[in-house]
Amino acid sequence: MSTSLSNAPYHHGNLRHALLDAALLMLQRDGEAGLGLRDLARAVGVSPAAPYRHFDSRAALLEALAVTGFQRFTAAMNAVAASQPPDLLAAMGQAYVRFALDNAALFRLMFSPQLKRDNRPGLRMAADAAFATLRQVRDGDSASGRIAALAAWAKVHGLAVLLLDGQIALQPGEDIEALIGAIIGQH
Amino acid sequence: MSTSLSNAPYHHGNLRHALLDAALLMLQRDGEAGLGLRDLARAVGVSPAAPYRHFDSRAALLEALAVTGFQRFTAAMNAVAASQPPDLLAAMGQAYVRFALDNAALFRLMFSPQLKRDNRPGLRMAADAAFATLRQVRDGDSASGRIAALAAWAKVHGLAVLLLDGQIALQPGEDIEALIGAIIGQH
DNA sequence: ACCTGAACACCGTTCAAGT
DNA sequence: ACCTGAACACCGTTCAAGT
Repeated sequence: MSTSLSNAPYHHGNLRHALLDAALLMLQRDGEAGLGLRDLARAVGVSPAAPYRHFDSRAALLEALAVTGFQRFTAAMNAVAASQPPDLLAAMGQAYVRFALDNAALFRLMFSPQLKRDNRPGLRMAADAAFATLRQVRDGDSASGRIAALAAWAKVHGLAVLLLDGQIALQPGEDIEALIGAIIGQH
Repeated sequence: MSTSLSNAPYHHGNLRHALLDAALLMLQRDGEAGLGLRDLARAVGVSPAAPYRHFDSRAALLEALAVTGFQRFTAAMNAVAASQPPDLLAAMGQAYVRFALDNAALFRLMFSPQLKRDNRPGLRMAADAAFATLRQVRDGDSASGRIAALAAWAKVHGLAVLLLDGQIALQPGEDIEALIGAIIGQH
């Protein structure tokens, strides 16, 4: 809310940060489609051309946002692993889904087809780093370990996406955390 | 390819169909973001305002496209169930993922956050119908049946989405159908 | 080095007017 | 009833010019 009032000169590299901060707010409020570069410039109090000193295009801005999303996601995953919970897999699954629900628009952007990972090595690296911790939980060396890890990943990711889309209906009085736990418990 | 050459008068309700057909082609070629209403009108050989006689907005056109996607998906699922395969759950899972991979852009549109199902009863109904068959496989009446059904659904849907996004890497020489089967087999 | 102002080539959408 | 032509209010992006 203070971003739109600031008229200080952005001459020390802070415009990039100010743009990313404001963009995250706009993303959470209006979704990816509602995140306009001109709106963003307006919100930060700068001319429509100014963002182009810091981002090549709107897509590049979105990519930077998605990369920070993966970094936060990585941190959340590592924090769970570091806390050494009794059931690591279940705890990471819970954290995975919770992150998606708590950061809906950002999570969707991280997996948006608009940002093709093929042409964006920075995004691919950030995504790979995020899933590295997840892979270690069950992976091991055996082939069956790999399949089990992929199956667990797919289940948790699918659960996150379906909940995000409102496809899974909660039963009256049902706790969402409990539902997540029950579904993850179904090995 | 013949669509752009037609200059016949669209005066008998065929413009709506022509628009949807051309839109599906554009969607598959350029993705949702590349599907412009003016481009579409150009491709069909009609003025920029003409589509508005048949669709309230670009979003309404996308919704109609998504609804046909769910209808095709429903048909594919019902076909599998009707063929009475030995392992119904595995067969439906295979068909689910195969549909996603064979109709990537359409599948993404069906689950696009751009189309909020809350405000679009037609889309919600089409989606519910599509998943009804899937639910019957494992659902039953018991609470554990519901959880098992949701877990299977989440796993298959997550697998489809992660494959679509290129997040799951195939090992050298690995067959994708076999991978799908192995992951679905992990109950 | 970083930002402004004005422009370019587009959009989606509306509306009078044509047939 | 269905479509056209022209317009409106926007976009993302570029580029000369300012400081």
